[in-house]
Amino acid sequence: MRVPCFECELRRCDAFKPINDVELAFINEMKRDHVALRAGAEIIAAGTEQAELYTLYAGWAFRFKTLPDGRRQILHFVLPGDLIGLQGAMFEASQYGVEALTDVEICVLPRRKVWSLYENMPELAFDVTWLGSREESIVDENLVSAGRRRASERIAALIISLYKRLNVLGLVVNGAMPFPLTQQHIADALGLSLVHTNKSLAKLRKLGMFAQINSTLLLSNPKALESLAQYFDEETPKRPLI
Amino acid sequence: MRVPCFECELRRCDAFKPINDVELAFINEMKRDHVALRAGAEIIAAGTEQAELYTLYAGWAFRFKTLPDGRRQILHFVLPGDLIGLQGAMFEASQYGVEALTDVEICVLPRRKVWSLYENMPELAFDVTWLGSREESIVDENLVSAGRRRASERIAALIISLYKRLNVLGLVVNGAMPFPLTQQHIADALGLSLVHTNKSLAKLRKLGMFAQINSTLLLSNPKALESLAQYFDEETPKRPLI
DNA sequence: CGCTCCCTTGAAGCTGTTCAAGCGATGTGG
DNA sequence: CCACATCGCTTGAACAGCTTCAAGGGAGCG
Repeated sequence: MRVPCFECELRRCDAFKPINDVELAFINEMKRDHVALRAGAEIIAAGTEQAELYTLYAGWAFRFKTLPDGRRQILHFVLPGDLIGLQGAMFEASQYGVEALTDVEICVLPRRKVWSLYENMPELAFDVTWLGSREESIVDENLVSAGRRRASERIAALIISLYKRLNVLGLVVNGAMPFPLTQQHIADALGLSLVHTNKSLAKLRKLGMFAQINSTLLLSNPKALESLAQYFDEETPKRPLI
Repeated sequence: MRVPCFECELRRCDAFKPINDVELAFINEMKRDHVALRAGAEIIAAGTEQAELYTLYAGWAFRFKTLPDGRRQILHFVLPGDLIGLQGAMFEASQYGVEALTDVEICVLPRRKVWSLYENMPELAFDVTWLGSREESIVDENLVSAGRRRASERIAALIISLYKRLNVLGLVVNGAMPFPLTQQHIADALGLSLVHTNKSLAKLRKLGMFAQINSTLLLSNPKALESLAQYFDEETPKRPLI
């Protein structure tokens, strides 16, 4: 199961910026394990001391917070190449949980070694900060959705943002993107009820904004969705991978 | 106007973790300027190339995004000791704006020098990442509010979180905290209309949750607000200051 | 004195929630 | 192999929370 970083499939993707051999060797040294988990598995449990940092190697996950009375808010969706658990590595216990949305594979980076990265590999340390900032910018945009967009705009914004993130990863083929979210996930991410999410989705489908077959979503006209959502952020062409 | 970091008033506060002389000298070397701005001034303009990173020395600010049609979402409020513009320092242009809410004083750290910090001062580099993660955790909680709490719960959550942040800074005296927000700011931060914000505020006041005099807010019973909001996160006792 | 800014209040109406019920696909144990 | 449970999606109907529209009032300032 172990995948050496030298043979990392993910890194071949254009989305990631090139890396030199020393840094790659260092990352390979840091990587303690490569773990496969089933959909629904808990990657990080809320409120627990957290020893590890992860990179999502394959599959989808999501980060969420739950109120004591059970209401759940999904904070953002995690796609391949994204870091998992940075906040948890900074503070004692993480305030949030992370759950596998599909079957996933994750690279395990022990928390202690992350510190050695700051001491020895400033470029990579900077990359960690960069990835943290990028994650925040995604949460920012979700907050704009929940706070200021109406239901169908929220859905449009979610879809177009996932589309752009998947696109740079090379996961969109002819406007078709993988889409494993249930309507409950969408509702929890956007601050909507399940019923209203269903009706708004149906409305957008009837408008011809997209089509869904099984777990793929077909986007004929991304620009239309973009302007419906008023979502114009672009993914950076080159990003770090740790 | 220039304040050497050795004489930093802010750093005397217990909230900040101790620092050694070498690091302090380095920060002092990094600090290019100390600027005072009036309430309403633009600290960072959305969509522009951004050369600087700032630390808020005194006063309040807020970070926000605006949709093309004018709807505005406040992402989080910036209090003394918080970093301003980290995302902007990572990417080419910042997606958001930052505005002074009250008169403010800010320390100016040139973007280039931030990189030298990663090369020379790993501990401080780690602190930058830490501060970024903490900012994200605040945005997380705001997203939970906008997505899953009802109007008066949102207001309660906002007030209690500001209370806790101000408290560790020593800015709460006998349950009285500075509160310079207008109802429009609150509405924009919580994803509510101005009218409904006003009515929900009045309701909470009548319930005896707090009282307002001029720009001060009196909290007799923080615990009551806390459980109304279902907001139980605690501020870390010791945080870095750069 | 008049302007602006912020707060306040009432009323009407819409967007989204909650409750309720049903359907098809998938999976499982008897 | 069928009965049964589960899961995700769908739809209708009633209701509520919040928005929008409208108007007015008080404090501060030039």
